[in-house]
Amino acid sequence: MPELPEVETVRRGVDGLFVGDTLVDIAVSGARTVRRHPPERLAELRGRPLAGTGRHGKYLLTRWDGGPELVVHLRMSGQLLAAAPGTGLVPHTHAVLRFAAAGELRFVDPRTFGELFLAQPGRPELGHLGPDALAVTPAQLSAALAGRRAPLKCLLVDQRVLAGIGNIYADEICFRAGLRPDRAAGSLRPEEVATVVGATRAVLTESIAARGSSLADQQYRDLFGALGSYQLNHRVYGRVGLPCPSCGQPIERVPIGARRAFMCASCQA
DNA sequence: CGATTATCCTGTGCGC
DNA sequence: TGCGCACAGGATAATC
Repeated sequence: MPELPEVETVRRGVDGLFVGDTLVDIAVSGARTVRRHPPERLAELRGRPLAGTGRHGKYLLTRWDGGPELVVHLRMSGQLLAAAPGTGLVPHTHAVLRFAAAGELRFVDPRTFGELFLAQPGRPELGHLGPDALAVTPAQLSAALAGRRAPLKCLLVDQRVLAGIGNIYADEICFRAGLRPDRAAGSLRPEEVATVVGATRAVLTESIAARGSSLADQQYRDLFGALGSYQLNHRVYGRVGLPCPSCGQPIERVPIGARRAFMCASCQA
């Protein structure tokens, strides 16, 4: 669920509510939430003020005065929620960060694919990621797609190529760029690659302004439990059989590898 | 390289 | 109403 716009919306919430506040306690339950290192290491953050936040792709970064970075990845079903201390924990709450003034920041994740970890200096754990999708340049994307026969969509969701795009936004970006998701990535002309970069910026920026996409299950919510609204602007994702907003032809769902993509066959070439 | 499959989990929505 | 099954935003590894 959470792709770049959703993670960015959550990051802004964390930034506004908790930066400058001091972490009093951090408690983790369950073996899977912190699995890259001993969970006890999180105690290194106790007593430290939150200095700032960052994001690379779908990874949310938190920086602490004099301490290591705490990285959060929501994967499929993770949520970060602000809560008043002592209020009831919703099911699948796996971590609670209690701050001195602003209350608690809670990590909730039914499917437990998400994780928290302290990054090593220089963040080698994120070294495999390509450039952030909001910052990528046409030259970078051209170089990454050159010679590749894989479908464009497969590379757009490959975090080593471009960090931050998932299933929803890949389809929306391909539609916005007027390109079929199953086009061989290496067959794009330079101006088409530039169009993809422009479509990526446009779609992601618009979605961030709408506070992300919440699908039918309403799993994605921001820090305050509010839903995003960009799903109302999806042109193709989830709209199989409905008329294309551009030409009126029905949206199709086509197989791409093991997954599927939503697209308009008459608008995307 | 690429494509295919499996895996980690829970929740839901559907068909019967 | 209840049951079983397919499927879901992600990432990664293994295999051919």
